[in-house]
Amino acid sequence: MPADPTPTAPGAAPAVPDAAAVRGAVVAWFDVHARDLPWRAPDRTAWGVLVSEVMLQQTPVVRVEPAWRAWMSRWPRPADLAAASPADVLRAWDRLGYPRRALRLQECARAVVERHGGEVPSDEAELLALPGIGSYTAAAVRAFAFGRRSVVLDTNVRRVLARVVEGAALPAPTPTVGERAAAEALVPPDDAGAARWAAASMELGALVCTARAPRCPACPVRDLCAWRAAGSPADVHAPRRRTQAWAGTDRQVRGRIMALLREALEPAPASAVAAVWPDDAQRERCLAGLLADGLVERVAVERAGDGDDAGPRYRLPV
DNA sequence: AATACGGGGCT
DNA sequence: AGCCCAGTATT
Repeated sequence: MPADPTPTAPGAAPAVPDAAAVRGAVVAWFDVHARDLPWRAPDRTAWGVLVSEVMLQQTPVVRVEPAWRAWMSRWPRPADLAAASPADVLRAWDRLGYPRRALRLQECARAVVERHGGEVPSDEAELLALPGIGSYTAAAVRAFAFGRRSVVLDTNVRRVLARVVEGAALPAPTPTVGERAAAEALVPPDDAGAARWAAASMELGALVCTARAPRCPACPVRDLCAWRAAGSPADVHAPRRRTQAWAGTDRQVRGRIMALLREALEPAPASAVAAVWPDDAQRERCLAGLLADGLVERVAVERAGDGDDAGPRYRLPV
């Protein structure tokens, strides 16, 4: 006999078989298996948590960890980052990817200084209003930096819920209203419990309930999992759009130009930029995009006819 | 709802 | 070669 006889409204998200059992098992597992990450250390700051969350937007933990340590050592407080040169910020960001995040993180630091006296706010709406902070990061900072209740729904949690609750191999490409309601229903009512659940459910998705080869035998909720009960069926969603090949894309070209300018000691002449990509039209398009994004700066030409390198020069924004 | 946006490691 | 990674902003 089912443990939960509560009737489900038509169209509502499927009820969790036993929310308390799921939460208890996952949190207990987390108490034993949580990774020892620096942004979880007792001496972490709210700013450190925010920095880690921005770095972790689409960049794996293993690559973020050393970058985060160096970054926090150099710019421990929002005011420190706010006062830095964007060029230094972009160089420190190095190859974490999506360098616009670095620019936004600095804008965020400046906004924290100007709007909040240099202290990271704990209010969700105020967090959401900061540059580079979206719904996930706002919820994560609230939970992990301030221990407050929030619905943290990242790719890991979405996958765990898709499997345990819905019995699907993978979540839908974009979150649905019902999915958010199901996530909300699983979050404990109290601040401490909710924050613990957020960290634990994310960790389970990262270490056990992984996208590729889930380690179901090691899972604390293997006997409560709807997906496993159904025989671990394959993904039912339409095949993802064929991912754009990396070679030859604007993203690759932009990345090469940024790599060139990160390493350049002086503003680079157009000939140096041309050397990183042969297709003139594509290179110019990408350069224009980087200028528009504020990732690259054009330096005024001081004198004409200065040999082969006459013409505009480019550098990271000062 | 779709797209653009880095970069690297794994299968 | 394709997939995945603690997403966000813009169209």
